[in-house]
Amino acid sequence: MPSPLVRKLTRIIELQPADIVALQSLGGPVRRCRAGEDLITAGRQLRSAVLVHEGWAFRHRTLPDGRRQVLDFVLPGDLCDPTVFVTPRANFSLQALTGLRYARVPETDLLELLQSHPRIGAAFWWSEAHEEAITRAHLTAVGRLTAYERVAYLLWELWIRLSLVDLADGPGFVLPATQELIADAAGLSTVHVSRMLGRLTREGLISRQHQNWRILDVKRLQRIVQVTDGLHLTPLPPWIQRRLRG
Amino acid sequence: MPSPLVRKLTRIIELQPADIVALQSLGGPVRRCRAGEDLITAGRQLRSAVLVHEGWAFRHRTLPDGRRQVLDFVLPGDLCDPTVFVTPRANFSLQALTGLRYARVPETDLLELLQSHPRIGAAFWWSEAHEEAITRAHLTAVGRLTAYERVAYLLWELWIRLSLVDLADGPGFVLPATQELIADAAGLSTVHVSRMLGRLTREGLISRQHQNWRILDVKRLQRIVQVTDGLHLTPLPPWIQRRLRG
DNA sequence: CGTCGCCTTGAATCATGTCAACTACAGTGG
DNA sequence: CCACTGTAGTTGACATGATTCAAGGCGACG
Repeated sequence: MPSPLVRKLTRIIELQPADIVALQSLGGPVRRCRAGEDLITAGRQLRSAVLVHEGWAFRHRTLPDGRRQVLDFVLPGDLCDPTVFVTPRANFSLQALTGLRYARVPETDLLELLQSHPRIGAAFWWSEAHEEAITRAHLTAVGRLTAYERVAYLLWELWIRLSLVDLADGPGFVLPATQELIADAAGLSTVHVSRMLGRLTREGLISRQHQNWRILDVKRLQRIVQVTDGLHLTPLPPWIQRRLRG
Repeated sequence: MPSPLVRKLTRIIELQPADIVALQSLGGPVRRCRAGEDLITAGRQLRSAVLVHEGWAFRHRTLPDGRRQVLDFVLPGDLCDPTVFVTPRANFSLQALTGLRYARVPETDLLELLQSHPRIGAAFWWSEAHEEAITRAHLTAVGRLTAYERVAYLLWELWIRLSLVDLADGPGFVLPATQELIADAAGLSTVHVSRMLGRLTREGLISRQHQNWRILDVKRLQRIVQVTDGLHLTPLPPWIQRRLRG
């Protein structure tokens, strides 16, 4: 059974068996941690990336006075962050949102992998680009959408991203985040998030009970969100794949 | 006289003469364009990166209904964007803010450079990481700072970034952006940006006449901004440099 | 001298935040 | 089994920060 990372990368580039082996063994022993634990701490030296096998984490920046911005959610198959080996100090924190199964990838291993497996290197470039696209969409949402639209955006983003790694069940998905976390991602207060979720529910766009959420009206939600481009996966252009094969 | 790109990269990695030659000739003929021209258009196919030699540009995402978010400013020495060769369609637009001297770098050239000059490859990874750090700081500012703080943040960011490529004159710098653009970067209305700039000026934090701006009180401004980490350049760790030399 | 783009300022309005009370529910220990 | 406790979510009343609208200033330029 392929790991979520392999599942994600095979969607965008044709990996050889050797590549898959290298990816499966990436990061050595599986570790576990509980919800709430910090995996990376802002300002601290950083010598390994974190590869999430199972569970959710999130990156955030917290200001000296306590205000917190959730930068993005780290889902199974995500590597946080492939650029470790060039950034000596973390400028964000990574915290487990649920219990986690994960692995630590030492910077040397990562660098070696990039050099010895060009297809994986390309896939990681791609992956970086994808994350940047997500962050830019997020920034646009936070900067230019209303509260109502922003909350809709976040649900949309998470639903799409979960779908990409087969973790959504059609229109339904499990969302382990509290409204406080959603608020910190959207740049809103928790109270207002509650109101906006109520409105989205009342208007028949979503439904939710406990952590089980469902998109009821994809078209209408997409129209509200507006910022929908750049989140989907597109395979690497064939000419690059050909060149990397040689 | 080294190009801004070479100047930036030599700060973080020790380049060999061959690397510098390769960088200097990157992107072929110098082109020019006028302020306001689009260099990259969202949704369109993308086959070359843009290397800015002189002048300012900015990336933005514009919503169907016209609302616009400025994602970041592209300064001399910036390459937008090194991940072209993995993203078939642009999910942002790039527009010239001033008249520009620039070059287009075809995706094949870029890929070749990355493969044949490992030091430059590493420097580009570094550069990507730096840009991501800037974007994350920007997101934090837009999501969690007040209007007053956000405007201060933007000035801070631009001043720091200009200093990194020797384009700031101590505490002074040239800022060719209109307040409308600053507003679209900060996620505010132009009117409110005007008010906040007035306040920053009145309180003795900055001064400005025409496009000449000056930071009058660095310490106090930094305290207001709060989001100040991750913008500075830190050289690549020596062990990587050593490994790349071999 | 007039026009245009950009900036500034005031007043009214609106969106979002804050505070506080209350509900629902899960966990815990009696 | 039932009170207690704590966390998460909801709702209303109110406060406030930011937007909008509208008027006017100011410099660049024809």
